[in-house]
Amino acid sequence: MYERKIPLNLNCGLDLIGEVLYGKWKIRLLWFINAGHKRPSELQRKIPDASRRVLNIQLKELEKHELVTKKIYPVVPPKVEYSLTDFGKSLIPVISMLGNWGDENEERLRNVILKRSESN
Amino acid sequence: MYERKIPLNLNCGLDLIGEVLYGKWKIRLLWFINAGHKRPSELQRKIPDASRRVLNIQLKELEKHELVTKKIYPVVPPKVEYSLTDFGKSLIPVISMLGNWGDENEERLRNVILKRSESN
DNA sequence: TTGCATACGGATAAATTTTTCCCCTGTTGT
DNA sequence: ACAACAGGGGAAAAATTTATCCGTATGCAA
Repeated sequence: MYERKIPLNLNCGLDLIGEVLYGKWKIRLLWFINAGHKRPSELQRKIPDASRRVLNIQLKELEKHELVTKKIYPVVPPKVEYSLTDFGKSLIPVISMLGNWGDENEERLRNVILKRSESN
Repeated sequence: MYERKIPLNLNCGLDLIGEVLYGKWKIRLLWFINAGHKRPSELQRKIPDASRRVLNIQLKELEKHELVTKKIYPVVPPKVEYSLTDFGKSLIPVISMLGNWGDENEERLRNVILKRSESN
């Protein structure tokens, strides 16, 4: 694993939630797992822009942070299922709120994100 | 400015809000500006771990995204004040919710973030 | 026997973000 | 004349995250 050189800040609630939610695909992983897409291959299909590798890595972090649990079925071909823990479920309303704000302001956001600033 | 090589995803609300909120210090900038700390030097004091440079850069992005406005007073020594736009203000409840979730789960989060996984 | 589906993970490269370093503006006070 | 204050920004380095490539394993179907 990567060894941090700049120490973490964990001063306030925002730092703490940031630490578990940062990661390009984590929020989506939580979202889709909550929606019932539990198997790695399903998640990969749902999030085709992410490399399979990063999804594994980020799932492992979510597991470390106790937001999801992983269940491995001893069958062949291998079967794995992720589920949200109660802790993870408590994040769903937060994620909803983020998504809703984005949806409500979709057009405006698209505009400001895509417009080129004076310089670039 | 940096020219992206991997195209943005702007499929859903989560992508969109992510685009304007990602950036190590942006949420805090919005938060402190909302709390009345408007001048660059104040913000730097409030967020001492960020380099002055990044704060400028991220403030400029927030401005581009119409979440803050910048007012330059033609005085000497120079005075600048940032304020939230209405659009920016509409994010405050979202940010509150993030911070609250973090605060409510502070102890647990600290634990899971700092624990070392089996490997590292 | 080759190929496929399912899942895991190491090593390394590439992309992206953040930091560091240094310099610039103009006026006021010493 | 010169340092100090308040704000900006270019260039390059460092830090961090994500992607690419490859190899592991199992049992079943063609």
